[in-house]
Amino acid sequence: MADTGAPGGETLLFLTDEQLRKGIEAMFFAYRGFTADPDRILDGLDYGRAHHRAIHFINRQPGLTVNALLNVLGVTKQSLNRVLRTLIEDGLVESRVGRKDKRERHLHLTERGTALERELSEAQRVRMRAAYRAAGPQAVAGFRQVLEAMMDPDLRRQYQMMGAGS
Amino acid sequence: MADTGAPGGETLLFLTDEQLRKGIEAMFFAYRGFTADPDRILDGLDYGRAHHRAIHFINRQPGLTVNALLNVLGVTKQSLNRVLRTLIEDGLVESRVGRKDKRERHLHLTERGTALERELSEAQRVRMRAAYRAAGPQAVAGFRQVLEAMMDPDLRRQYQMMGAGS
DNA sequence: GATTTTAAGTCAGCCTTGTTGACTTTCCAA
DNA sequence: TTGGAAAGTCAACAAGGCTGACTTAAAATC
Repeated sequence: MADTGAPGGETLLFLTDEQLRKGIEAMFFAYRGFTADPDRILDGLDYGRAHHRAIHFINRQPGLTVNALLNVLGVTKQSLNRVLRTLIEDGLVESRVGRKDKRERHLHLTERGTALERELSEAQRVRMRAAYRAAGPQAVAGFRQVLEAMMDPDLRRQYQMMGAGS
Repeated sequence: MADTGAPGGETLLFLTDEQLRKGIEAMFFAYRGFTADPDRILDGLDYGRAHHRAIHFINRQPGLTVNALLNVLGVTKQSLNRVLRTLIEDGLVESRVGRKDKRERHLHLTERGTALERELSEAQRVRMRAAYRAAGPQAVAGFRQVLEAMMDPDLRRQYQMMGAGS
């Protein structure tokens, strides 16, 4: 109702509260699906979602420091440390003292860590691939556009920088 | 590389592992933004994300039963009960005995509950609206398509049914 | 009418993953 | 040599998941 006076003359029906609410609920339900497959795998092992996230980003940027990982994940060092310690103890992650700056620890996946990463991310990719294929390339472009616009500016910068090396 | 032999002749570059990985990371970072604003509001009160979710869906479907809410949220009744109890004690949610089936409790938001719901969802909508506006209607359509395709079939059905009343 | 099933709620205890705060160790750099 | 940054550690706590066992009330079924 009261659709008059639209600036620019374009239809802005996609900005109604109803449409926004549908988008909010879509995010909620889709995120559940998004995490379901890796969660199932991690259930059997002694790990959780926090371990998955750490493994993902260590694989993504081998040699990144603990501090850098902290920033990407958005948790405290105490929280990350607990997770990281178990991964190191179990031989999935290696922590190497920095050569230039020996205070820093550079994180790498071991062979076993790489194997688990592959298993987890492949499970996640299977679902993404199916969703992408079902929706088509144009929809995927829109999907990525909206998600980027939803990020906090700091995280968006990090996200975009991570893709620069490809 | 090796782009030969694409079935159907269409370009399938949007299905590469690299593109899928970008999508996965986009979901991760965007979800952080998605929850950030309500989380900030809830921080001041004694509530958390679980309370927000309960309030959201009670507002969405006034009078729904505890069991129905359980299914939507995908948690155990013990977990939901803890959250629900505080909301009822604090006078944000009302639990009415069913008229037809007196075993059932039908959940409604009180005035105060409605007020909090509005505050939370408006904060979330502000961000969504900005993202939608920045990306444009076509991108939004794609965004919704991909998210729907990512959901588990059961949840997708629930999601679609919830929109039927509008 | 008696029995079984269902919806809801409760109690106890556990786990993961987040938080603060205080403190130590290491080591670079001014 | 001293200050500060990076990392790690210990303790304590909270939210919000989980399982299991149990009660109550009411509906459904036999």
